[in-house]
Amino acid sequence: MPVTIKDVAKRLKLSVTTVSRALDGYDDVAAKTRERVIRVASEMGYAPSRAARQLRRQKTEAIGYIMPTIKPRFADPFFSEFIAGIGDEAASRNFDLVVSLAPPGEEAERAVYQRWVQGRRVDGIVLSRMRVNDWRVRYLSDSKFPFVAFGRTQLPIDFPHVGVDGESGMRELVAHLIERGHRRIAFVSAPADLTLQVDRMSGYRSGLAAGGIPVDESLIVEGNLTRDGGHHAAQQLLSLAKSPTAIIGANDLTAIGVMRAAHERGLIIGRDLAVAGFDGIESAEHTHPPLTTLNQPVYDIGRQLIHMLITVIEEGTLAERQIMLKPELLIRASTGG
Amino acid sequence: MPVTIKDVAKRLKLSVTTVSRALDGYDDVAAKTRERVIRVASEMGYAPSRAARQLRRQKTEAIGYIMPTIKPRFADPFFSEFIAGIGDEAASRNFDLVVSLAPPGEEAERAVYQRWVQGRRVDGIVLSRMRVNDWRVRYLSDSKFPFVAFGRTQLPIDFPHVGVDGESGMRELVAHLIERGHRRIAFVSAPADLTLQVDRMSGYRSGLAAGGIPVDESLIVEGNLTRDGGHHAAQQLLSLAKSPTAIIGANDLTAIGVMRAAHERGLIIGRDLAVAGFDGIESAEHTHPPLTTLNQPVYDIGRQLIHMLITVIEEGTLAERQIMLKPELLIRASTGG
DNA sequence: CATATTTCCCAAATCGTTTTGGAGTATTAT
DNA sequence: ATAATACTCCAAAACGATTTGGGAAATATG
Repeated sequence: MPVTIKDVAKRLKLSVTTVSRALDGYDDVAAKTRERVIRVASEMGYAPSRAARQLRRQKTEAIGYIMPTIKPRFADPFFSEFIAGIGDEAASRNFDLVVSLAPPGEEAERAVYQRWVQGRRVDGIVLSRMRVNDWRVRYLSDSKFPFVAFGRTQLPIDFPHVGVDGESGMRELVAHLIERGHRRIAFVSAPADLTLQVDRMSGYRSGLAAGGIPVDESLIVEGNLTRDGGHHAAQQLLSLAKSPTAIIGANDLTAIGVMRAAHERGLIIGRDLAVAGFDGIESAEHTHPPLTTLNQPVYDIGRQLIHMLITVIEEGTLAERQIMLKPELLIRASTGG
Repeated sequence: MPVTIKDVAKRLKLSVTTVSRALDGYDDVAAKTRERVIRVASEMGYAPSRAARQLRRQKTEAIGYIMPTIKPRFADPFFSEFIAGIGDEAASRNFDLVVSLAPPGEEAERAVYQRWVQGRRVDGIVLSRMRVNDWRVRYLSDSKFPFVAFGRTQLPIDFPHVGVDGESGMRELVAHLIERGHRRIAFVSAPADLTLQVDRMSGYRSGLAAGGIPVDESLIVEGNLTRDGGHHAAQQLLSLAKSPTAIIGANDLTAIGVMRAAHERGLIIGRDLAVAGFDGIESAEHTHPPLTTLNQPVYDIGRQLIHMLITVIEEGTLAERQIMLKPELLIRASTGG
């Protein structure tokens, strides 16, 4: 049984009040007493009970993140980057990070959010992989629960978030490919309910338009942001009668799957086929050849989001509520660079 | 302000006791009453305060994991796999997963562990990346705090863990390379204080011995489990007068860095140089050429560990305390397969 | 009919903190 | 010397649940 504040008080022949106040740095306890308290408390290995403190203070000093992941596993390095970012920043502010996993859109997901919000499990929540019509935003906003998000929605709700301009990024990428001489540029998309899909797709389309190339719908096939999805889609694209000379993946994982399918057909990437992705995950540097991609600083965005969230939690308000970043086009050998 | 059990009781004109017991499924409340309670409680959106419940029950229904990661970021897909495993299993048992990050071995790390243990922040802790002389094991064991680990230590302390036999795995891998005709087989190691390093290194040595090949110490260079570490080490190895024909990385990330260095020198992997890793991360399937590796089922090990941990927490004891798995040698094109 | 046994409910104590509202002393000002 | 002003400290009341130990009413038993 761990040592409580009462044990410390008894040992010091002081009241728990004084011990508590000494430890919390109030100035109504004599310097000498405070010293004694601090020394003895640490000698006894005292640390306040989180539960008791939370109950009394009505806050948890914890922030929550629910990974929108499909069972039975996920493996997108995007998430490790992101968790590293939010985890580092949270830790440095002495907040705990509580994570759970739930399949997006289903009942289970709703249950976790509700448990955390109603049960006051965390002080705030971080959202990612936003959907165009995202019930999480409606729910948290209705509940007046502090939250921030990586990405936007199409709801008429104003909330703090950091976004990456997928549209302009894609436009730039398409321009790059056109400039390299490509005319048949395919796109392996993400699930249609994701905001990132809407943005990136529209960038793809407007990029083609800007280059005077009509959109060929047969060159757009749906993936699911995984390697296998990209692999699958590419097989389909590459067996087309008029197959594409360039394929863009909605994210890097997709692009890596595309590269694999191309390899299997004996195509030399960068020469026979251009491939590009979106995200800038580290392993995209190490594919063969290295993958052209649109880099987004996921780690830093994570930190930034936590910073914003803690401000909202502590101040109740936030100056700069919406931040829009431009992804950086990294041209590498996979597009013949 | 969220709805408390008192609000529910008042609305129902019942005592909080009865509401609490009805919700908790005690049989000393009339079926009809229970129904009413459940209905109204859910109508009002009541969920018990975690903090209050924790305080009273003296347990948190949360388990902790502290990623041993070097600032300012980490990117080993190993961790996403692992978190997915422990997260999924924890979620399915209705436990929360609390994560933090701390640089291994430093004061900050100790501080987090102490806060969690003394502050009764979590009911149990999962350890990974074990060190041969791991203070965490001593500390948790001394504190009689429930924990499980992925990997062993060399301390004379008995604790529940799942291990992967890195030694026999490496031996098998070395045998495979020797059989392919390699005689100059290099090893890019991990930091020396890690158990996995001791195991894998000793498998490397005994594998060579079994093949009648004397160990050439110049072919052993230290890495740090990252791509850059592998890249660096390989540059050194490949500029040796008598450079190796095969390089084994202590993990897949290292091996991927090695491949990159080889590419840069114009070597064709699988023909001019064999490369192999350890871990079986997903991106090892997608390198060019695909990477030979020793696969360990990280996701399943994570689930298994949580299962063990929750058993320890709830029953106080555990039948099968030590589990040793054999890694599976996946021979792919990077070793000329 | 009197007594035992269920059945169903509740008041109060408890978990370990923080916070509120003083209450004694000692010091300073008048 | 007295009043005013610090300094220090503390008892008791929260916070929101769960659990203990009954108690009253309804039902069963002899």
